[in-house]
Amino acid sequence: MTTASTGEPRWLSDEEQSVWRAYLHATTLMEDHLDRQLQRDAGMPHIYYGLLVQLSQAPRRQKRMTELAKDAKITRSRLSHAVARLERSGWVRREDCPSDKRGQNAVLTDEGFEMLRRSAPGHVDAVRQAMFDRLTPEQVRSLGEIMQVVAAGLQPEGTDADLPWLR
Amino acid sequence: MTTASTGEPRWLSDEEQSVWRAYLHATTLMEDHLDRQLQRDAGMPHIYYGLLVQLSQAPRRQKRMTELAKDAKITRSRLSHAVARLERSGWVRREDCPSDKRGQNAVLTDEGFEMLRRSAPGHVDAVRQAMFDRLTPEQVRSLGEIMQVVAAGLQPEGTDADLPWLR
DNA sequence: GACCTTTTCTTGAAAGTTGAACTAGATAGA
DNA sequence: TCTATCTAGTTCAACTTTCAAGAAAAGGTC
Repeated sequence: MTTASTGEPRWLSDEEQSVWRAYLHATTLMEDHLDRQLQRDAGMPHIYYGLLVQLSQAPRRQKRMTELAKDAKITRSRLSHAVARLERSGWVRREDCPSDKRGQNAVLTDEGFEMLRRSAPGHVDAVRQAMFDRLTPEQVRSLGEIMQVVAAGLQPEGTDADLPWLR
Repeated sequence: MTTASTGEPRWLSDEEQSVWRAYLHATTLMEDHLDRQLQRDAGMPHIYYGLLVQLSQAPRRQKRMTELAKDAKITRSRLSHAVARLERSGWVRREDCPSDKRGQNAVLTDEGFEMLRRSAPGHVDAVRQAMFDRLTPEQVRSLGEIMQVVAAGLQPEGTDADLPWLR
């Protein structure tokens, strides 16, 4: 169905199927968990929160739109809408980029930073409770390795390197 | 911020932060990957595909709406919309439940089953390529255990057992 | 400079999701 | 039976995401 596979499809083994189901199950519940927690405590979905975190860690608490989109792994279009919303909420401000007149910088406002400071403990708590408090140090290390491998494999990386990093 | 935490927030260690970033990164890319693959090859998002798979494995290729929602970990509302869409596409049909006049059964149509049969190999391929072909058997086993633990921890389970499984 | 291509970001419409409100049928107690 | 409550599923409005254009500036190349 994809490329160049002529023979029998290589179905998943019983164990693989079970792991795959567990993966889907866990990641779905986790995403719901975080979305609900942040919607409740910060009034925004998880992905928006992630954008603010990115900004808070950037040099002058600001980033070019494209760079932010790239780091957050979302399309520019989606980011445009998201920043518009965050701007309406007062957490982010747009500024023209001095060096490139096409460019925009998304800047975390003081209110945004303050909101982040307030909600960070609760968020860390939720993450801990859902994941790190339940895993052995051994498992945490292993999970890290596995996720690195998977992420690397899915990265648009390498050969067609000049693609816009996503589709 | 959540309940009953009086002291200092327990921030994540450097390793935990790095694992958490890798987790978010990998799961985001994976979801995008599958959504794109299935949108292309089956004309629907990953979650809709999952609904059809559930139906295909159910006794008479049908399930009560609530049960389907529960198994797929989505709200009834979302399922209503999803089934309406799948009905329009011809993959699913609704039938009144004989034993409970409030109830509806979502039934996988022959066309739906056929579509599933056609797109399954490509989907398995995508999953393999993204995950199983990159991990050692050791890692696969470990991932399974970890995801089990995380999922179990997030399950609405236990104490408030009569909650509608989600919020 | 004139021309073409690329990059940056936005927009608008369609599709999907959410949470609350709502209808109809089931259930249980007096 | 009458009433209150619960459950199944849908619907609406607000919001988010996607996809396909599109406007504006930047970067070649001649």
